[in-house]
Amino acid sequence: MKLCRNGTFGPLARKISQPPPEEDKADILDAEAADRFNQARSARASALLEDYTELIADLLQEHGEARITDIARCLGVTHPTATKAVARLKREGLAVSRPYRGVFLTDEGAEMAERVRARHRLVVELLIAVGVPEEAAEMDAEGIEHYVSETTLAAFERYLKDKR
Amino acid sequence: MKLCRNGTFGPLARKISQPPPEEDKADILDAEAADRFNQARSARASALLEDYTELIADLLQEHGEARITDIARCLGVTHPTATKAVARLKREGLAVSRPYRGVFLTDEGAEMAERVRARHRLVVELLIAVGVPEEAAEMDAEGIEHYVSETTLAAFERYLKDKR
DNA sequence: ACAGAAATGTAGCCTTGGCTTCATTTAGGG
DNA sequence: CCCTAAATGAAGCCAAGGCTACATTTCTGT
Repeated sequence: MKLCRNGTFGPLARKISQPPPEEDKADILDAEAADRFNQARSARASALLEDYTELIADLLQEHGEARITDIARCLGVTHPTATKAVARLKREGLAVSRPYRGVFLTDEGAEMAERVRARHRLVVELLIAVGVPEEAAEMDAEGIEHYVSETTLAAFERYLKDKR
Repeated sequence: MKLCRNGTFGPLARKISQPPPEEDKADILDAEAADRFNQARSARASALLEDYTELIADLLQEHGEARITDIARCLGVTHPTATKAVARLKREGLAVSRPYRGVFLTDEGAEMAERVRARHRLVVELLIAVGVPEEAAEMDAEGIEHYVSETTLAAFERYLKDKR
């Protein structure tokens, strides 16, 4: 987690008149820490969307259609939950659907699905490359993939290329 | 994401009377997929608790106390949000606190913090070891760490040891 | 062709984790 | 010693993402 905050010291020393530079430094560190968490939070927010998009793409590719029931079963949720999520996908312009007709992806949605899929593959490959058993790699990648930045992704790619 | 479901095929062929073995296989695959997602979901649920616990441990260690305001600032949230989270920590038996007095960890909480901290370090180290720039490693680890299983963690450890 | 089963939709409830706003307590400086 | 600023607490709002229960539509098999 790393450091964070240095200034205030309990009920006995709030806002000690320290050398201001010190305090600035602390604030910067705080800001950095907060930044990391905010980053993680926003990644968490898109995680669900990404999962749904990727799954819908898979279903479309394999079966030519993506039905609410199948989506729900694959994700291990009830169908109303899947319905709500799809509604959100539609709101965000990632998917389209008509009542009782299954779900399709917009261009934007398909693009996201492709990105997500590539990222997923890369994460799994890297995990396996460093010695994680395949099963665990698949399992953990499902959670990890949403938090891997472009920078890290690029590093993974380099690593895998060099290793081959 | 891998496969999932094979049975039903659109409005024209629901629950086709296929060879039951086929269907069983599909159900098992669905179950596996759903399992991965459920795993990820439950990890997501504990992620916040872990973040708070780890941060509180850090603050206690560095300053001898963990105050709501500091916690909130470090996590980049408002203080009522931190208060609520701490309430949840208390409910779960991870922390204790008295009004206006700052937060402390129970034995259980301290133990979790230690585990989380070790895991965090390991994840950062591994990322760096495969070539991720330190800054990105720190950033991404904050999200990734919550989804790394024991199995994967062990693999990371082996990898790092071998590499040294 | 139609009845029953399966899929989908809708409504409403719960918890989490954000937020703002306002009240209260504490601590420190004059 | 008290008065103000900072920290904390409490209440209430919102969206997301679960769920159950019930209504409606679509398919399928006889």
